[in-house]
This record gives sequence, C-alpha cells and structure tokens, in this order.
Amino acid sequence: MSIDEAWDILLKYDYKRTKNREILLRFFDEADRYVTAMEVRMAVERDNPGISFDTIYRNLAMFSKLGILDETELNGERLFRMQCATDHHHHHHFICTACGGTKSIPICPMDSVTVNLSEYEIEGHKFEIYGRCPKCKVG
Amino acid sequence: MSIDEAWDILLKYDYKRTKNREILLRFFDEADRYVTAMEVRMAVERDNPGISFDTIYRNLAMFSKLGILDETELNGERLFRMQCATDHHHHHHFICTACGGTKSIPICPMDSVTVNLSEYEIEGHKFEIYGRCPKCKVG
DNA sequence: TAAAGTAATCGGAATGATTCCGAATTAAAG
DNA sequence: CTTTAATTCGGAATCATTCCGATTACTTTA
Repeated sequence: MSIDEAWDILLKYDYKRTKNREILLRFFDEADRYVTAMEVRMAVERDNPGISFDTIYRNLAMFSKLGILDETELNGERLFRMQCATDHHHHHHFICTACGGTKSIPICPMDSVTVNLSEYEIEGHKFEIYGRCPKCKVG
Repeated sequence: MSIDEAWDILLKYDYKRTKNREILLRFFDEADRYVTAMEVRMAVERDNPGISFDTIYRNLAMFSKLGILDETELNGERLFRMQCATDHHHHHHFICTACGGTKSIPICPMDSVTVNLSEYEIEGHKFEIYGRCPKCKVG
C-alpha cells in the first residue's frame, strides 16, 4: 500500500492529516518489512523528537484496525508493516526472524481445508512461515 | 499428552517432581483447551494458595520449551494448552476465541507451498483458524 | 483569514503482565 | 540422615502499553 492510498483511507474515515501520521506512513513505506513497535518509536523520534508514546501506539492500533498496517507477533513482540495487498489478492508470508523481511506465499491453506467446519463461525486465520532469509542465513 | 508422558520428559531432563508441577499438569490435563496465563494462575491458586507468580510463569515457559505445552497468542494474550500430538501426526487447529476449545485440522499447508524457498532457512510455521465453535456461536 | 469546534497530541502517571532476586524450602542422591 | 542443588517464595523491579487531563493543531465556516 502506498502513502497516498493510506491517506485515502484515513480521510475517508475523517481522520485528520497530521505531521505524526505522515511520519509514520513514510517510515513504513520506506521500511517495507516487519518492524517492532520499539523500532518504530526510535525511528519516528528521529523525525519528531518528543513525540508521545501514546501518539505512536494509538496510531499504530488505528492503522492496523483500518487495514493500513499488517500486524503480527513473534516471541512476544508486536510487529507491524505496511499492508502488502496492492494486487488485492489474498496471500500469506514467509517472515525473516532476523530482519523482518517477507516473501509472499501465493497459496492460502483455507482452500485446502477439507474438515467440515460448517457448524463453526470462522472469524479469521493465520498462516506464516518463519526463518532466515538468504541475506540473514548464517550457514 | 498425558501427565505421565509429561513427567517422563521432565525427569529425563533432570527436573524434579514437585507439587506445583503436578498441579499445573493436572490442570492442563483436565482443561483440554487453550487457557490464558491468568486462568492458569487462578486455577492453580485454588489448589495451592500462595503459589508465587514466578513459579507459574517459570514452569509455563519451561513446559512450553520442552514441548509439553503448546503456546499461542490471541489479541495480545498468551494461551497455553497441553500439547496435542498423541498420535505423533503433525497437524493444525481451529481455535475458539470464546472458550479456547480446539478442533484438529489434519492438513499442513507446508505440503502445498509451491514457492521455492530453498535459499531460505525455515525455522517453523504457524497455521491456525480462529472463530466460534458450535457451542459458543451466537446465532 | 479569523474564529470556532473538534480531533490529535503531549507529558507523565497508571496499569498490568511478566521477570528478577535473595532468602528459605524441598527433592533426591549419597 | 546429611548434603547439595534445584525449586519456590515474596515482593520489588521492569517494561511495554494505555489512560487522562491539559494543550495544540487541523479543518470548516463565515
């Protein structure tokens, strides 16, 4: 997702165009990988020293709820990245545990589930592969 | 996994047979679903009032590392359940977001991944379906 | 472009889960 | 039974996150 697309969503829901949100969006646009909330804080503090924790967490949560950011969790840490669905095709990711970089996995396991879940009310699913990308591989 | 199998693992790694560990194992054996750390605390405090937080969290983490417990995360909460792999067949789960109950999904999406990940070092993967089980379904 | 109204931010305190730590206790080996 | 090392206890410390009242900054309207 581009910064402009993110703003389209924000303005559509009557969120205001603020400096802090622009800084956050620029950061995620450039990062192009999963980053921890702590990394976000350190990065945006460079562009806006004195920014409040509250502002960062509030906007991260809101961006995530609006689908502007993807959120996941690894070893108890929250990770965020700009949502990766420009082609509007549902897919999943390999996530590098060292750098947060991702690689798209075009399949969705929900298509292969044969178990009868008709009595169940499905709210969502998660499929992620974890490991080291070629750059971060040790061997 | 049965309580006895859990003790086999613990004793093999030279962990001692203590009252608190027995209480924890009995609790998970009976629960047979994902429970939050908080639920664990309240339950074991009934059997051993005054048990230290430290003891609970230390053992939960150790059990999880040894594969006695399965651990996942939902809405920022840590969930634990007795490891479900008695038949030693790798599989995944539907998890009820209301009661923590599970249903086995016999397929593994890793078998269907066609993307070439040979340059990647894979450490693990996660596939879970979330929703409401028939009992907890509203409609 | 000034004023008004409301959302957003700030600063720091509060929260809440988890971990740490030194002292006391307990399991198990000799 | 004694020894020794693991385990637990009790509570303080930590750390990420959230809350809150006061201030600031958008955006709309005139």
